[in-house]
Amino acid sequence: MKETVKQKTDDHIRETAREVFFGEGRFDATLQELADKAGVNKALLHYYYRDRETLLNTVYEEALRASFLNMFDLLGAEGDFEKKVNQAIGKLCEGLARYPYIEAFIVSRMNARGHGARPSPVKEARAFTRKFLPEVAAYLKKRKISFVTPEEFLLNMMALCGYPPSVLPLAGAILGYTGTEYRKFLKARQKSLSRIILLKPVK
Amino acid sequence: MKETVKQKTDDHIRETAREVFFGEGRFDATLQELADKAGVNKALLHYYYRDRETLLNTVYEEALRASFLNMFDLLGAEGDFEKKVNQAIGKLCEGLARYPYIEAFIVSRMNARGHGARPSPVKEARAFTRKFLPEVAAYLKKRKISFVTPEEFLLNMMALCGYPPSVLPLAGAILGYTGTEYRKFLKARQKSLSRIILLKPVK
DNA sequence: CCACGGTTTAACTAAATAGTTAAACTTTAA
DNA sequence: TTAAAGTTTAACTATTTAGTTAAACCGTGG
Repeated sequence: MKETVKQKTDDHIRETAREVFFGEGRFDATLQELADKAGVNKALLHYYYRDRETLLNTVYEEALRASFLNMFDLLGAEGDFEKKVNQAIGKLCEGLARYPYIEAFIVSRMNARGHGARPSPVKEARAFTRKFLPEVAAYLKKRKISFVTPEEFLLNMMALCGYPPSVLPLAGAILGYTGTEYRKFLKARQKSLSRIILLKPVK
Repeated sequence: MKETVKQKTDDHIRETAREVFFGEGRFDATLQELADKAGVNKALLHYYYRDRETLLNTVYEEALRASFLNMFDLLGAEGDFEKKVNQAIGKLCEGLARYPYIEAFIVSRMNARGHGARPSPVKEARAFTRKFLPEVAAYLKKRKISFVTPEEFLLNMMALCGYPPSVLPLAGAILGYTGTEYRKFLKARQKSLSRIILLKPVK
């Protein structure tokens, strides 16, 4: 089952789009910009994707898969709770190091005009939360922690992982880091993330 | 010093723009859409703001002030550390309840083409961190907490406050909340936020 | 009451980008 | 080797939105 030329080019186009949208946060990129970055001409973009909307929807769906459905699989699997969570944190951070703006892209699409035609992550998400949130509840109970709800736990986890990469230029400026320094800082931060998310005793 | 008609209309236009950009996350809103929502015609927008870029820059600068410089003032003031932080969390959440997408807007502008002409929050930010981060360090030392750096502390705070509102449609969908329910959930969450940010002992 | 600042109207131009087309060229695979 | 698939070129149209203009209109303070 060899990869066809068409598949390869298609991959390359989508990879470029991911890079621009999820990686650089250039949500206003034109097709021309995409074509240039891909090293092809815009006629080819139209050859592969009827129109801009189709291309955007395609990477939008990929974004949903890559960012959440993926995580749902990890957290929804069987196995030790803390271990699972740590794995998910790792995967999440890894993905976000590459594509810091992936979640912002999803949200911006959800807020863009004409949404409703596009898929929401609702169905898979509900199935996931129905399984996962009770596990969190059990974990919190065992740890005798009552000041956070399971929903908050999940949201805090998403926030602590997802926010920092997505505000790179802003947070970088505030902390006085260059882009590279900031990324390094985020990488180092992964160690402490787990403790905070899992509500480990301080000190 | 009565408010002139001009000032009033100007305020109203900017208020509308804030609502659309920071409140609804409609970053791709056209001038026509803004005019409609403001109940005026687009000629008037051009009468007040030479062009789209000028209007966007204006609200961009407002966004910087409203979201950060404001917070810097609170956290940069004298006074008990925990108290200050709690105040800042309150203010931050209050602002974000109204304008969930304000930070995303800032970042999207920073990533948009032609940035560089626009102001970054660098100067004020550096002055702030130079004062605030050592205070965090002192707090952590006093509490014998060594697994987070002051920079991480600040970033975690921003993340836990800033992320949840900014992903409303996504997180709402995942948790199965309507917009209104999600907002209520966020409001209730404020109680537990302080504990987590200040790294209070669990249980 | 009336002049001026503020606002609307509507028709217009300008610019940017999306999207199309056809022909020529190149690569791949049968 | 050759036909088909894939890609480029460049010129073109279509669409959307920005931005302009001039004339008419409205409301309020002097």
